[in-house]
Amino acid sequence: MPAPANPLALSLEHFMPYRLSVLANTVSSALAGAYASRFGLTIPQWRVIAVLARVPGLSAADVAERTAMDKVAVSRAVTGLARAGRVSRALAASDKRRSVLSLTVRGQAVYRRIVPLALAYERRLLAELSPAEQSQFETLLLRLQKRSWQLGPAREARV
Amino acid sequence: MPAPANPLALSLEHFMPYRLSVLANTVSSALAGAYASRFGLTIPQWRVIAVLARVPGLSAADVAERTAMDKVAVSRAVTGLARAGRVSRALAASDKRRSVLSLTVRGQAVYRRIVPLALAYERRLLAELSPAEQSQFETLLLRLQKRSWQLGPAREARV
DNA sequence: CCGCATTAGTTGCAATTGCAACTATAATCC
DNA sequence: GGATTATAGTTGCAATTGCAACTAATGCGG
Repeated sequence: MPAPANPLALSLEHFMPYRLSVLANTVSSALAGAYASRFGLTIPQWRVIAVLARVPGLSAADVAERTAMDKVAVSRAVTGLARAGRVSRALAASDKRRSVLSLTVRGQAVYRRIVPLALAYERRLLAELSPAEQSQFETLLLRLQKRSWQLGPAREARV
Repeated sequence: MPAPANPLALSLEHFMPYRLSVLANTVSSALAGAYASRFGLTIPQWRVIAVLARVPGLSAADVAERTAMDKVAVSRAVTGLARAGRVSRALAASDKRRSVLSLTVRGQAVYRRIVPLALAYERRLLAELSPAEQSQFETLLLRLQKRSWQLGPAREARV
């Protein structure tokens, strides 16, 4: 391994944004691999289902907010789910622009079949950590989440 | 907020894979926003540069391994970088299939200009945590990374 | 009320990505 | 040493995604 000779060292392996990205990717695609093939669901679709299972009647914009997806992604996910008969789409009486989304019985069935898979995977992942470490990790993660949100786009250090 | 009435509760906000994905995404796109516009770099290209800056002379496969990207992504990133005169590409004498990649002077210049931006962003993100918490977080993250790698694709719980 | 700005959601198009097929070189086995 | 198998990297094609433009419905100021 040749010695690096740079004034400012940045090694990818220790760069937090990179590490987060790799872990999130590994985890997401492991999970997606499980339910994509089994249920014909994409990640956005799975997210929509997960949200609607707990809070039926949301609008597309509500779903977008809760899933951190953009409205286009939600629109397409919902279209696919509706076509498969997994969500129902109606117009709100009070505001005919808004849609009112809910899981159909079939959608609920899919949800009930995926949840155990998802939770089992999460459980096996977190089994790496002791309960104390888990809650520690969750706390730190939450704080970083808030912070990253405050920071917004990386600005110039000062120019 | 309607009360959820599901046997197995899975709320997205508390689902670790989801939270990891959201954080990683926020962070990555904040950073990408900074160097994409300023330097015309994609995330894969930035990763290639970061690796080659520290270890010149790697092959494309080496880069793929170190960046957790697949070989196609590396190939295209390198093509773009080579066209922009930021990396040089040669064939290894001993094995004419392998390429020997290095940053050109211009590539090094780009690297030196991005590093401070990237490190500054990371510093501001991690400033949320005390030094002790930072190292705690890094340790836990590393363990989860290993674990997720061992787990591989999410298998059926047992069927 | 009537125009003007806003908001919800969809669609089109261009860029990105992922996977499989392909080319070229190298290693292996008989 | 010649056929077979494996490896490095590229390319083509199809699917995903992101952004901007668009439609439809609502709200608001005069």
